[in-house]
Amino acid sequence: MSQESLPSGTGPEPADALPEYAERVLDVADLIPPGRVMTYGDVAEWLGEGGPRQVGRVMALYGGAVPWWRVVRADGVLLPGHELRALGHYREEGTPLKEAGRAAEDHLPRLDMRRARWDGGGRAEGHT
DNA sequence: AGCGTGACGAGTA
DNA sequence: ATACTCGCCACGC
Repeated sequence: MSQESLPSGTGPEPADALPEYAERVLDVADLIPPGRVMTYGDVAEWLGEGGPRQVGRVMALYGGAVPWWRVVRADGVLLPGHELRALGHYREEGTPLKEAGRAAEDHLPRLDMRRARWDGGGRAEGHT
């Protein structure tokens, strides 16, 4: 413990350690209660850093470690490639969904962001 | 060093 | 309602 003149070790950083920002994002995602969702933009704003795209990237890379289906797009569209998987979770948690219109192509419902959106517990959530 | 990328978001046509 | 554009910022190469 005397020679800390490491060639490249500016600090303890195991290869399995996630980027700090990513770790924060995952932490927030894990805070979202069942039956509610948070948008990428909201997570970013809640963190006070990064943007919706950064949150999305983190979820794409490490989302498997958290309830990824609770982090959604602002428009309420189900995650492409995982629609049915996410839909199963929403129905299981009772997340407010909005039935699709007459468009036969999109028979899949979308999230009712008006009711499903969670503010992160920072303030009183929208009552009735 | 810099550049391109993206599970986005809001605005415009 | 859809299609397209621009801006956003962390991260890998």
